[in-house]
Amino acid sequence: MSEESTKQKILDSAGPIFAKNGYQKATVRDISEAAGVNLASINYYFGDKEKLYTELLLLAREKMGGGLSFPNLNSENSPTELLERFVTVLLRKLGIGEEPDWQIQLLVNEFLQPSSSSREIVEGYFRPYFESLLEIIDQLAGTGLNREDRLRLGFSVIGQCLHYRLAGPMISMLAGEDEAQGAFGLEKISHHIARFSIAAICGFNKISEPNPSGRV
Amino acid sequence: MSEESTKQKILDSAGPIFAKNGYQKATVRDISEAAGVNLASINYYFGDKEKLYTELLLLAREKMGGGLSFPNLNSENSPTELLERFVTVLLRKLGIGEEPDWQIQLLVNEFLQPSSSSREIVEGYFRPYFESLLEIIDQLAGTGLNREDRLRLGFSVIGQCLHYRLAGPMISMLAGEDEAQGAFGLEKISHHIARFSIAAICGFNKISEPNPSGRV
DNA sequence: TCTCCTTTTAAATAACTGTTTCAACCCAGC
DNA sequence: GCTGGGTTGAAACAGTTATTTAAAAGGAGA
Repeated sequence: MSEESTKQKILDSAGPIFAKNGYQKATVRDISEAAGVNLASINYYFGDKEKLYTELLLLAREKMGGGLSFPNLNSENSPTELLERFVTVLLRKLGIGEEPDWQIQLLVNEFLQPSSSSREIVEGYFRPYFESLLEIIDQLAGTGLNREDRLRLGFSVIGQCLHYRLAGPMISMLAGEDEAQGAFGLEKISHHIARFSIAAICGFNKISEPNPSGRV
Repeated sequence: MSEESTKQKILDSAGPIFAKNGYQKATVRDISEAAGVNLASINYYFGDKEKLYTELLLLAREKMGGGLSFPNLNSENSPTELLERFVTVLLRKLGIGEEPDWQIQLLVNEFLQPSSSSREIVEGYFRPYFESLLEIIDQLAGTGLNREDRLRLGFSVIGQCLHYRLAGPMISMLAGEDEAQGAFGLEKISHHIARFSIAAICGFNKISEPNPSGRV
């Protein structure tokens, strides 16, 4: 049990530290200290710092996969409901409106500075979600959606969501700290993105070119 | 002249190295070696590593500010034209569709992991652009736009644009390398984002709540 | 109690970091 | 030619890093 305990203490402490500081700035000394274990324990149980990190990445991916489930496309819900639910779930997974889990931060860091395991994460974890989003978009947009537009529509939705995770500090600065608290809670953001995207997707085919005459 | 040369060689070499590796991973030894100057020259000319970095940030901001100018809001152009032009200019500044300059990478890194000088960059450089975007949105949306919605509309446009700079690798993986080349060139992206956003903004007030009945 | 194996501990190691030192160098101005 | 300022060079410094070592401690089985 002592072995389990020590190893687990390392994992528990290392996750937040890697997430907060990144791989480089996180030191094994900080981790061992935070875990209340001896410095050598990390190498004893995990081999080296990098193996500890990859084990945490694996745990992060497992954790992210479970928990919140995306809407069932075969349900009788309307496409607009499905999209709003999709956005809400994605934002919640991204940890918007709450202190983000270290698991999410770890995966997001992998996106931004892609390493060897990024491809695996995208293929195994993110692609299924993205495909289900595209199916919702199909239902919303109706017929006549070409392949490229379909992808770009998906990225327009994803991009809005990710923005609130990635550009959080910038948003606070531009909106002001006080306003950022009120106007950018989870519900308000997800409602906004859903409304914005539904209006866009439904109106998409009506505007083949931006209309030079002004209002549409 | 030799002084100019050495200092300039340091600046030229340090920019890409900081951009690529981030502040922590970039070492003064790497920089001095790449510049072909002595290790001590960096401290001789810049005081320390951090002062070199902030000087590079300043240069990056100057470079980004000049060159492409955002549309003049007082012109006789229609709001839709203005928005498309805004998006195009922003994407070009972000270096979409070309190999990104180190200057851009440096500023983007500041967004993602804000340091002490981030606030200055946002206030001095980004806020004016953001405000002009909000004015374009005002013209597109017409009356009755509350303060919070106005901000969120702005971030929906910005978020879509930034997504192509931040999530480039993920996009390539999800869309496939071949398709990413074709479907995500500068013109196609900017045209898409403009079209998507115009449809969304113009249709925004028509959907107070996502409509449960399906198509709108 | 003795033994064997796993685990923990503290210390040492070697590599790497930013920074400093100080002698050597260059090159105008006298 | 010499002098003195600014500049360069190689080495050393002090601090931190991940990693390794070897001894100590613990704990179960005989």
